[in-house]
Amino acid sequence: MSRRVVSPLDPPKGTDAYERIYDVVRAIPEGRVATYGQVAALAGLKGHARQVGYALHALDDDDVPWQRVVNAKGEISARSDPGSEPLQRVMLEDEGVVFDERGRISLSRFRWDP
DNA sequence: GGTCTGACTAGGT
DNA sequence: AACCTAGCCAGAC
Repeated sequence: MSRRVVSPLDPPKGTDAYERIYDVVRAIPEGRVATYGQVAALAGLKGHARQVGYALHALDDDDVPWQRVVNAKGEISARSDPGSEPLQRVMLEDEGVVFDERGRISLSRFRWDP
């Protein structure tokens, strides 16, 4: 698994937690989204939603559809690198995900229900 | 070890 | 529905 190393959000290289997170994200179908908390729970890391965010931040792997992970409000979370926010939106729209006028996704319509 | 930070969340106002 | 707060946890220094 390739990663980009970005302090202070470096992945814990000695654990497999991030690999489990990536596995879950890879399972999200095209055109659907999941929340950080949902991914954490499915990865066996219930309550570690922030870890999911860090894992995705550290990610540098085209295999992982990171754009399908959004926050509990159905919006794209702000991050240290603001450039990827509009990119995420475009990628999701290309998959058929619809944003409302406030830039939010209807989780009742697009949330992945595994 | 204490402190600070961050792609988070749930609950109260 | 928007805003605020406390709780959360692993890493870096």
